Amino acid sequence: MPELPEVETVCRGLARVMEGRRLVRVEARRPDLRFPLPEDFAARVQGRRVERIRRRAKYMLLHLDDGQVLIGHLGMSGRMRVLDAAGAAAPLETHDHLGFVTDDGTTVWFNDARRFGYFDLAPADGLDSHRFFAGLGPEPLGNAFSGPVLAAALNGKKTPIKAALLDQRVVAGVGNIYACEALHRAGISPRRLARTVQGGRAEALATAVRAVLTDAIAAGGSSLRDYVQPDGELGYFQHAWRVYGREGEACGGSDAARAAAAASGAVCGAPVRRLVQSARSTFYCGRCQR
DNA sequence: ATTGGTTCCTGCTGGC
DNA sequence: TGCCAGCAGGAACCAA
Repeated sequence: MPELPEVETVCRGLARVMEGRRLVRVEARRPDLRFPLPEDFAARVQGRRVERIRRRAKYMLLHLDDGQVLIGHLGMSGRMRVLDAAGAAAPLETHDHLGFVTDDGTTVWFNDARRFGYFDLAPADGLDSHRFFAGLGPEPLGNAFSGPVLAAALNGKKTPIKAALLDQRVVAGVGNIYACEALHRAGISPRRLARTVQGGRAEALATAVRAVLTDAIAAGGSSLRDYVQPDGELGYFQHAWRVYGREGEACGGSDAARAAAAASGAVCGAPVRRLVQSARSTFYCGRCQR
């Protein structure tokens, strides 16, 4: 599932093939995505030049030359398939919903089995007030995110810290996987009340969030040749998850525990446990995380 | 104002 | 072997 690091990788890959290119053909094969496509979507995008592609939270932002921004979210199962001019005649795949053909013959398909993904068009001017972005917290990799900023956002919150990390108003773009991973690195229990994550704990958590996302982006960048896999799929890569999806496996230790283990030679080894919070799985170590 | 529950969708998995 | 219930989950939206 695409999380922030994958979206970042997808945006970089799309920038390579789409920035500066005119979209000579746009096809909307299915308008009924998570949210309905705006009226005349294809007609409003076709003929426009892509000036710049960037990411905000888990959104892809394609700035067009008429002042509009093409906003895309991959949801859970969304992919961007890139076909060069030689591969443009390749057959459609099931769930190819939106197609973009550039003026050098590259075709990009938005493919999404579950249709949790969605696209929208909005003026670049005032984009921050768009319903998707209004109220969104700071970018975890930006300068506006820090221990004190996180502590302030968590102050007074009665929800578990795991749920708070998933709240996009606290910090933008952290999903289930990286919330688990960051809490593990920071040695903080997912059940701990958010308001008790202050001072040094908030500092450690902010550092962990930043580190886990940075590591994942680096892994994606280094494991993908030109960000395009052989099948044309953009932006997925293998992760080195320490707890996520590893129920019952031995814990390798939080960052602090790992540092201590370097001296003592001992790693944690306790089994990774799973619990359900806000109707989704949390993986954690009961020994390392308090 | 917060917080928790519901909803969208379909591919995959595990149990029988 | 085949069937199907249950699960996965981002985040907007709604209800309490």
